[in-house]
Amino acid sequence: MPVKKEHPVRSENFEQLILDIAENVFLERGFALTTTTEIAKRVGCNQALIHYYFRTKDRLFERLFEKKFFAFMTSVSFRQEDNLSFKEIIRGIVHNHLKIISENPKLPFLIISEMTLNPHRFRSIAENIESAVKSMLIGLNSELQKEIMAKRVREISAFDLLLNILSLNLFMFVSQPLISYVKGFTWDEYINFVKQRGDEIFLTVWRGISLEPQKQ
Amino acid sequence: MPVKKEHPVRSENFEQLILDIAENVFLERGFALTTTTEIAKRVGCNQALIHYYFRTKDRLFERLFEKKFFAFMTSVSFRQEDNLSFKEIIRGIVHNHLKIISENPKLPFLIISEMTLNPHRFRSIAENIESAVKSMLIGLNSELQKEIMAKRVREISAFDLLLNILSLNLFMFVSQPLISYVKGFTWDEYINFVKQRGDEIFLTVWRGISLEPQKQ
DNA sequence: GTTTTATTTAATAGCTTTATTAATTAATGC
DNA sequence: GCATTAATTAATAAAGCTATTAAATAAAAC
Repeated sequence: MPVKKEHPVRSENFEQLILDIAENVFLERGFALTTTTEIAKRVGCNQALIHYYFRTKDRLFERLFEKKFFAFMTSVSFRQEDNLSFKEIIRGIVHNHLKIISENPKLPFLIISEMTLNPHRFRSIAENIESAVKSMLIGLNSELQKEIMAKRVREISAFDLLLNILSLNLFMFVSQPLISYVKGFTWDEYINFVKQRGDEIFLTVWRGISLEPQKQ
Repeated sequence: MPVKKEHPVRSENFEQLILDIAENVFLERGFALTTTTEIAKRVGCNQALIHYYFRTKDRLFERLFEKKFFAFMTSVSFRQEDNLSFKEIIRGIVHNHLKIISENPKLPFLIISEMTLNPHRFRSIAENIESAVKSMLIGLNSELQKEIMAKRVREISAFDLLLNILSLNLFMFVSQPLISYVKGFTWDEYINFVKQRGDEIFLTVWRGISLEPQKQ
């Protein structure tokens, strides 16, 4: 076992250590710019050891990416349970999504990046996950249709509504370097800005569909 | 001169040919995955010739990127002239921006990608362009404040309003592979979908700020 | 304790990529 | 036409990357 010898490092712990560190590197630099040499360096072991455990860079990446992609695709969720109003359901979706992505702020870039640069890999993974997203859309749509019927919400497809939420939320993360630059934000200031912006996003999404008179 | 010999290829024409082709490759694959070998192959010349004209891959990229970055940053523009209503100003901004980016659908990904992976280069370019964006924001803000004063629009910062528009518009392009996959779109179907979505985006942006009663 | 198995490393083969160099071909000036 | 300059190519050095191999070390089994 490399690096620390205090506790008996079992194979699976070490494998996990590599996975954790590799995840960070991939999130920072994407697949193409990440090298097994860099991963090994950060783990503190020989580069060959990365290949001993995962054989290829591709297999290592796919182990991580599939999990990450699933997390990304299921980051939009809503609770129908507590007989919340539709407004509160939407508020919950927006803020919950923002919170989950805030814990993985670099994930949106990685997803978009790999999706664009390696559509083949992406497609083979997407198949497994499609249904989770579609069932979420069906749930959202059934709530939405009730509201539209009751004339409390304007005509809009569940897909468009979802796109509104995803666009407004995710853009905050993929454009972080630009916004931070323009505003001169440190990382912490940026995170804080995202939090504030959550209210603004909810307001935009909700007013964008609501037919009820808005208190200004 | 390589490839076609029909017309006398002067140095500058050829330089431009390389630039045009390199632009496509960079837009498709980003800086890291683009090779001068691939560019030369598409141009139809020897790989060394790319270096003869531009010395390094980096210099070639920067020549293109600066222009592209400027186009990206100034893609949001608005005409104050024709004494349009604020609603029409916003509609114009949304649709015009969407139109310009539609002509460069791969540009948002390249910008975000390079911004994230090479913040150093990005910063050195951003400095020259910041003022253009800020003056646009000032113009928008002066119109916006008038509306807020008149209670026709709710309190919102010009920056948040701009973010709303950019988020909703640009997400359509960076998430194209995902949306096309989920919806089973061909490229043409996708472009068509973006067009339709323009109305939805304007509606969301406008209702998101307007205090006037909305016809449902 | 010795054998067997698992883990780790050093070394390196085999690619790919950028960039340079020296030689070749084409264009231009006189 | 001949000399000079520009454009183009083939060849390759240098560097970095992945993946493999063979040898060394540690752990486990008995």
